[in-house]
Amino acid sequence: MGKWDANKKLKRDSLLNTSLELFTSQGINQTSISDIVKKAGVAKGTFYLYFKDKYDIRNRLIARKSNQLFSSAYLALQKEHISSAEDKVIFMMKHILLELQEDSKLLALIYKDLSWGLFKEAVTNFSDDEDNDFLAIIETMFEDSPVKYKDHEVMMFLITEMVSSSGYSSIIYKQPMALEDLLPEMEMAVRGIMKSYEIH
Amino acid sequence: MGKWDANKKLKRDSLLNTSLELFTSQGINQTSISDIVKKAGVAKGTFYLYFKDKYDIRNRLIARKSNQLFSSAYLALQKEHISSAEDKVIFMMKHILLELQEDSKLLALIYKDLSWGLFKEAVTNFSDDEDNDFLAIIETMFEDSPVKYKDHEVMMFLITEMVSSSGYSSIIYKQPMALEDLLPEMEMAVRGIMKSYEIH
Amino acid sequence: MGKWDANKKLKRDSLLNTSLELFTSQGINQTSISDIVKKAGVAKGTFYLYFKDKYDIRNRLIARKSNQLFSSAYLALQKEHISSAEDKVIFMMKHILLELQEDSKLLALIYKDLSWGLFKEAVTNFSDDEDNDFLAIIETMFEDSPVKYKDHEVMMFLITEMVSSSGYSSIIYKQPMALEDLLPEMEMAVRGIMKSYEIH
Amino acid sequence: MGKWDANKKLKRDSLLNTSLELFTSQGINQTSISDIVKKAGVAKGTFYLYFKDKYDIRNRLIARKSNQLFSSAYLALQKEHISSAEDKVIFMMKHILLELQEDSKLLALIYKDLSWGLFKEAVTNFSDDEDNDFLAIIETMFEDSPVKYKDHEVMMFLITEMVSSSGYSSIIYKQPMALEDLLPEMEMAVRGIMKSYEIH
DNA sequence: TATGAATGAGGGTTCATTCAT
DNA sequence: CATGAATGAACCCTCATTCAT
Repeated sequence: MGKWDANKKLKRDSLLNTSLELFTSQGINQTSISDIVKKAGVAKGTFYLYFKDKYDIRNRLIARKSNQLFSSAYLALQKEHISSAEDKVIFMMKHILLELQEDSKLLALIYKDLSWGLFKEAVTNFSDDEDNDFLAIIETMFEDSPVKYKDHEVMMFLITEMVSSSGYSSIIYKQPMALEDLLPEMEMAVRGIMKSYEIH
Repeated sequence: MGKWDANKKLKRDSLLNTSLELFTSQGINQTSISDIVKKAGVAKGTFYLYFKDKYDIRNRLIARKSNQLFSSAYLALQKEHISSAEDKVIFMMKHILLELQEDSKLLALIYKDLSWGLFKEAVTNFSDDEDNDFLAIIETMFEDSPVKYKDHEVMMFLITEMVSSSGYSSIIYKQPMALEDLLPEMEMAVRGIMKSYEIH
Repeated sequence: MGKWDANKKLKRDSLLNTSLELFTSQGINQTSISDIVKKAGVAKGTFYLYFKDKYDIRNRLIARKSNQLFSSAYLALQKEHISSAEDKVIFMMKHILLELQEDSKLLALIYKDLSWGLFKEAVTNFSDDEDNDFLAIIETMFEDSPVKYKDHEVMMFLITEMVSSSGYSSIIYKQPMALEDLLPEMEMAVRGIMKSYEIH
Repeated sequence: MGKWDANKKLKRDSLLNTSLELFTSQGINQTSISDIVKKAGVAKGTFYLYFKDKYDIRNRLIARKSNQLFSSAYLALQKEHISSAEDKVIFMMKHILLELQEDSKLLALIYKDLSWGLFKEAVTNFSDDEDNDFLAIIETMFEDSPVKYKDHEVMMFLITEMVSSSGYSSIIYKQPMALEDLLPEMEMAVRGIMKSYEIH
């Protein structure tokens, strides 16, 4: 990569980082492209050389950040000695939620307007090759498990929706209760779901 | 009721109905107040006599429609002869989801930007007295059940989040599958959750 | 005056007093007719039964208040034993300025957009018969004076313009200095003007 | 200067000139930003690239025009052979008033809402370096004078207030008389003031 | 590739005025 | 006389997008 290309990537990265900062601190709707380029120190026209609009940038940020969250949780998981898939899922759920609690502004960004469809598309299309692919991670986890689950993809979808949706409510609005109080409840519910999916 | 009061209600209702139509057909962000009043056939200033801004109108629509959905499901439930709380929850879940599938634009409106907090606030503050109070409905259901559940409020919160969130994904994006295929899966998950909350 | 007429006058006075309050507290441009009628407790349409617009009300307030200022100063003057016209003018100037300093919001109202022409017109057209006519007061003062002045009307005009204009600047903006420091300077200037108008 | 910089100055100047024209012909309150940009032939957004609002433009116009008036009077003064400060002040007063009489719309603009404070601020902050600094001009005049005056700054303030205020009334409303008749009176008053400030 | 001045449609909001009641 | 709901023109201002440099 020549100096020239490095410079190119510099501007692009600056726009990405600045956008994350602004989106999380003041919301995406309250952030104009003017704000972004001013803070990033590039010209307005330059923005359009790299991104279509601010929602394009948001999608890329979602992919990047989501993967980071999963990777971080997976790394932590490997340091533990947890064998059952059920416990692994619980562990990762807690790890991710606690991390999001520390960075609730990020949660607001990646959850707002986020859907399973957009999410998968984002991860598929926008993730840079350097990041881990968390879809594969999940797959491996179930392959290694002695207990088998029917439709484990759908099961994980349902669990993900429940956890993310109620976690969002809990962290952002403290509704119906704070995260620390909701976590045991979520754990019980997740185990309930997984139990009902077990193949005997 | 004088000629004026009747006229007042007419204009207000016209604005509400028009807003619902526009919000569901083109999205709330793409709907301007100009659009609303033009279609409603009233002057721009009239809008501000009745509503603070378009989000005020949206909140009132969410409350009204949510209550209607629950009421409709509850009415249908009473015509059936279902005794267990578990089956009742499953029945209402299916009823509401199938209704939303028929009116997916409405789903998009009442789900977008909707949180448990906003939802409860909306139902509490904006619901007109003529509508049924569905929070009371749920409460009664558990009181009548022979099987008891611990923390049934939290349990219902988790179920609601899972069902609405994954139902939204399924209906709007057909992700990860169409609703008819997802329903049995959701049923299994819901039963799993409720089983884990049973008090023996 | 019947009860009915009394009621009429009540609404009119309420509008006048409320306007004065709002004009002085938040400025005439920042005061809408809505504000006035809401605070006055009358209907919007009622405003137009008594006044053309808010500038109409302002003109009437200017006339009323200006006359009150002069009358008050004249009453105080009569309690002193001042013989020379020069000293009388100085006395009244100080009295009025000190009163305005206490009520600088009023000063802002009656000075802004105030011109000699509007002022005379206001006093002539809008002053209620119950108030004193200060133009006559001035006239009498010069008739009683042993020292005579040529063109004393113009002289008074020039003095009034200088005193009001620089007094306004001093009271409102403390420019070029506070009123207490400016008063001796103004006195010197006024005496200088009057000296040059003396008839020997 | 590149093609762009030239264009920039062109647009800015066009806005300034157009504003002056509209402000003087129909008043600043009756002039909307829409009016200005339409007449100037630029887009609405362009206005906000150069000015904060129309009052920002007015302040700049006041500073520019005030300086021009003083400079013009000073240039004319230098062609005469007037030695005494008193005569110099009288000469400049007349010169400026006569010029304003020719351009009474300009007078209306720079006098309305004008205060000594705003005036000094405007001259200090908004005057372009190319214009003369008339505050220095006045200072020099008194330094060169053999007759000395105490507090000549305050004296000039009082004279300025009197002259501008009564000149405005005379030119705009012909009240209490036309300028040509008022000028000798003002001269007498000014000489009276200055006499009373002389140091013997 | 990079710039940033210029655009102008469109946004939300206010408010003096009217007129049916 | 009195009301106040309704009006709709007019306001200011933002901002995504373009394009000559």
